[in-house]
Amino acid sequence: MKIATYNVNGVNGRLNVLLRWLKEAKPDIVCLQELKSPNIKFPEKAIRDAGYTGIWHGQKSWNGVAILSRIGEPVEIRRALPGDPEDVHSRYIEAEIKGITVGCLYLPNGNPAPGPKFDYKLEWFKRLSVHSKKLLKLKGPVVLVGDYNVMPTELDVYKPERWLKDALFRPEVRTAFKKLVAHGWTDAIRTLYGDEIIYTFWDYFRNAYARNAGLRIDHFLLNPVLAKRLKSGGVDRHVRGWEKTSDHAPVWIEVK
DNA sequence: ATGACTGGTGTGACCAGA
Repeated sequence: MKIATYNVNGVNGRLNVLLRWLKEAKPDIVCLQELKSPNIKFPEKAIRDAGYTGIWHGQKSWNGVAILSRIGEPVEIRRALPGDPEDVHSRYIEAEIKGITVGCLYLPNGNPAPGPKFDYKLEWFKRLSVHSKKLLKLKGPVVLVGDYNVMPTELDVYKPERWLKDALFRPEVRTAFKKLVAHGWTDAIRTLYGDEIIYTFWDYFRNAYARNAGLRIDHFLLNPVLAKRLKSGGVDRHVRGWEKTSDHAPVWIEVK
């Protein structure tokens, strides 16, 4: 079974890219982030015609997450991270598909840091951490996947020294990620690639893709049951080179 | 170090992204 995550950066603006990639990569389950679309404008028909059913938690202009499947309809479990009823950002959706619990997330960027946006990021991280402990109590396979907006280590950023004060790389968020993983998750891509450099994002600025000035910020965290079933994984980096493409590339894993 | 791109919104001397 192939599970993928893709920060599309506008599901309507990128629809052709998304459909082209779905057709080519044929993932069974897909988590999308940054829909930048209200629920009513989600391109349901085009995605259904491509062979996928789905659930989505949209929002006008910003954020927005979705879970798509071609192996059976996702059964929604929740569409917000618990812990803050005042939080109006659409950044989390969770479903069960064929016995697998899938949490799809879009963690806040947090810049500029320090400041209220960075505080919000750290708060969101705390809520994720609390919720993730509940997910780890489940007996079945669980994946917590999406755009974490964190480079976990220096290996995951092309020029670490330039990013030290950035909200994606500050010690607080790296620590938060490390602690989250330490609860019992497996960072699937890092586990598969060892010390190899593998990026999932390249800025639109400064010709970053051609220079391979990338970041690894899209992550798959697997619970122990699913980690044992991990076969392979990768980044469809060529998709980042397409016309009108997102600044992220799709990332995927294969599990038994 | 800075400024460079992009989608969405709606026509902004915009906002937000990472």
